[in-house]
Amino acid sequence: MAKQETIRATEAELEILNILWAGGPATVREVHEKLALKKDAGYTTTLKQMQVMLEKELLSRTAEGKAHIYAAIPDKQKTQGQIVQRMIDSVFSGSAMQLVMQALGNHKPSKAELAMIKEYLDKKTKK
Amino acid sequence: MAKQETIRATEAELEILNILWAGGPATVREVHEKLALKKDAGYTTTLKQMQVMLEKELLSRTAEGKAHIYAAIPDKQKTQGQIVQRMIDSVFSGSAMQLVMQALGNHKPSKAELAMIKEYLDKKTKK
DNA sequence: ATTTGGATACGAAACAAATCGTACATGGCT
DNA sequence: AGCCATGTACGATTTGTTTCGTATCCAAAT
Repeated sequence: MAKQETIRATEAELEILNILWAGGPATVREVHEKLALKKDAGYTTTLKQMQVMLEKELLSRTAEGKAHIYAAIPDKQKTQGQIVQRMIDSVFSGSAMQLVMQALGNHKPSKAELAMIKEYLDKKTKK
Repeated sequence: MAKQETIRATEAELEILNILWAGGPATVREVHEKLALKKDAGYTTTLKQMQVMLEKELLSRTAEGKAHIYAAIPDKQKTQGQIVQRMIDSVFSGSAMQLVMQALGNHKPSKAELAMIKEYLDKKTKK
């Protein structure tokens, strides 16, 4: 199995990755506009951020006229998995279950959601 | 209801909080020794860390002879909840279920763990 | 009284992340 | 050609975190 790169995205970088994961490749301006809905920073800040991410190989880009189009490189699932793992280690002393309990307890899941999890667990325990 | 302070513990701070949550109030030396099992840093580093945390009101302390005994101020459950919430917002676009699934899918929980979660869900759905 | 071991206090350096100002490039109008 | 709008490049600053060296304090043993 290929060696698993450890992705070290900061919170701000994660926000950008999320936008690209959700909407597909985009220009800096597009990303910046979506970002501006949640937080408030200058355009060049977002630009710089994305340039740094390019450097770190979190993003790739292609030229399109005078602008650049950026795309997320890391896989969404895999990245989320790593972050969850890191949180489990550092916040829950290695117990994934505690994290799950915390998330469930906090969030008051709907009946449908609970059913979904149960079904998932059933499948898993049967195997 | 009192306004909920947003606790902003860094990763290193969290490690210390975890030790204090697990073992109760302790001296710098005690904390440092437990910390040293996992990572490797000087004593004064841990000391300074804890002093900063005192400053930030993450820790309190009382004098005991010539040493100080430190205790965690923030509540464990609440803090964990906030961190999980932040992760749900920033990494999972607000979906707690996605986080749960990710954690379960990733971690291959043991039978005992699965049983425990199921029991928890049962209790929850019955109510 | 002096030494010594274990403790705290404090400041500064080494890093890292985020923000932004300013300069420069380029395509499209006029 | 010259101007303007919209881009990118890049350096510098600010802010926060982590690490650690050195000074100092104090109680107990000698």
